[in-house]
Amino acid sequence: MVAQRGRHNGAAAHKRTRSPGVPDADNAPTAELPAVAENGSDQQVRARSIPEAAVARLAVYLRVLSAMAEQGATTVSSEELSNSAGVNSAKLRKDLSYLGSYGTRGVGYEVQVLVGQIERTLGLTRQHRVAVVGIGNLGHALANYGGFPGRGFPVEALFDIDPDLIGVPVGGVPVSHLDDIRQVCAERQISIGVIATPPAAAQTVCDRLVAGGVQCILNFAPVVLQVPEHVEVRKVDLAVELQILSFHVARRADAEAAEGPVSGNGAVMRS
Amino acid sequence: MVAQRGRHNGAAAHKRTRSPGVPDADNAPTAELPAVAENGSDQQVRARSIPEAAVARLAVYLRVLSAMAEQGATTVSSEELSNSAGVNSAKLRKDLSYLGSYGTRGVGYEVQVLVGQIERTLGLTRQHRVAVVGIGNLGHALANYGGFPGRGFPVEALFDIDPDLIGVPVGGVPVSHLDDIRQVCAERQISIGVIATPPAAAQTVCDRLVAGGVQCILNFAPVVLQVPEHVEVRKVDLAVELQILSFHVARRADAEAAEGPVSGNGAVMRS
DNA sequence: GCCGCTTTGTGCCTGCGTTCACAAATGAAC
DNA sequence: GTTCATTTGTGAACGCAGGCACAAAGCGGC
Repeated sequence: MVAQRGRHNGAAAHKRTRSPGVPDADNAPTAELPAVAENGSDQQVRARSIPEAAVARLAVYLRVLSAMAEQGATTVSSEELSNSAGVNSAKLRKDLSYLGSYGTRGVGYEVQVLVGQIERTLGLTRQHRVAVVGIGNLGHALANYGGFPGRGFPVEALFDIDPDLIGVPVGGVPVSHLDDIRQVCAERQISIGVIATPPAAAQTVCDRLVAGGVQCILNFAPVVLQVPEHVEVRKVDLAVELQILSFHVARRADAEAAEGPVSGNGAVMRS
Repeated sequence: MVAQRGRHNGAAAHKRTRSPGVPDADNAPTAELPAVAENGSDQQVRARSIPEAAVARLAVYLRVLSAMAEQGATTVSSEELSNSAGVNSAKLRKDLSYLGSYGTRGVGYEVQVLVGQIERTLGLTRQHRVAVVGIGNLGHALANYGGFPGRGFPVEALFDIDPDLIGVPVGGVPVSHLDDIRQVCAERQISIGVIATPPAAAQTVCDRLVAGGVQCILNFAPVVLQVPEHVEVRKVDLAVELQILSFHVARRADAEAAEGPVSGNGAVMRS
């Protein structure tokens, strides 16, 4: 291998497609499914695996498909669906192929079938009880989000440390004390914990959630959480998002300044 | 450069480190800077292009470094910093190398220098005025976030369609009407728009923000926005995040069921 | 001043995700 | 039944990003 990588045609042409914003996933540890491969132990299995990035997109497809179903559509082509979801159609087909072969060549996909398969794959056929910790501005908003967007994520527990809040119902669920996280989560079989506390409290809260049997954590606090191997963490960081945008503003401004202040044009014009 | 790199292979080892949750970025279009290599107007831009994923991590490093600086640290090693940020030390060094060479071999990095360089690169030396559209639960929370986490992102405008809200100050800024987005944004030189409206309104709001000169959009509404080439969009989608977590719960449950019901309990529990 | 220790900066390799392009499959037309 | 138009499913290529391991570069001790 190696050796001269001859030029393949194209040189690509840089599509510059504006990636419209699939939230994307982590660096894709490629989450695997079952396993089967009779291997021995914990060493990650081969088996079929769905890249995390694809999982994120599946969720988007699901939303688009649900909307289409409501409008009475019964079938869609990959072209159609990929346009609505803002991705390339080949990527979409590959993503769907992770679910199995549910399309009909020459025709497209049946909307209902696809919805069902995606829901099954994403585990949306079960309920996932959610706890929100930290009933400040954000936590309040999350608790009121109304059973959480879409189906299947009922908020079953709220926690805060403020004595004035304890017992007060928010969005129909009374607030419990931070100290009771472990017990309450275990009792109510919480599977997803949402951390909306100040950064200083986040790690402690996280530890308690884990102790209470929570398997997945959605973290809004700007800290890097330490968790045991078997717990899944996703992070939503407002400051980071803004700073990334800031970077793009700056980049663009620099580019403009370099390439010709004002529309005057003037020189340089590199590249 | 140079000769014979013997076999440093090692070739494997697969650490399988649990990526703890850098929010990560999109599929990294690797934003590039112009160039202007020579002609050092000042000490500016390195011309190099920084992968978007690296930009996201730089923001995390910045936070960690700020915390360290507050505690009086003056230097850090890549090992130290990478631990706190939850990444591999080699990756960290590579990320920092995009900024230029600001470390001292055998010693480490000067905290203050690093903070300064990251801030400069991320464009945090300028102010980025923010507008929040949709003052519901979430928008309210965002508006109250107190000038937004960290420095440099003052909320300068709020918008909603509810007549009862117009004129009411939230977090110190009075709410304007949706119809005035274009004008107000232009007047106040808003550079970042945050969309926290119901999905149905999001595209219209987005169009108005763009018309008002907004260059970057942070979208909390669960829709794929269509924007012109020059506008940058980042999406935060709660439903998607939850569904990804749901997927992991399901995956784990399946794996467990398949691989052998751990610790006694033989029921398979096929849903 | 030399040596050895520490830590950075980076070339190289590997693997993953995206994309292209095409064969296979299907339905419709005749 | 055969042919044609469509659209899926996927093998292969490509490029980026992550990670390892090492050379280069300072610092401190002797």
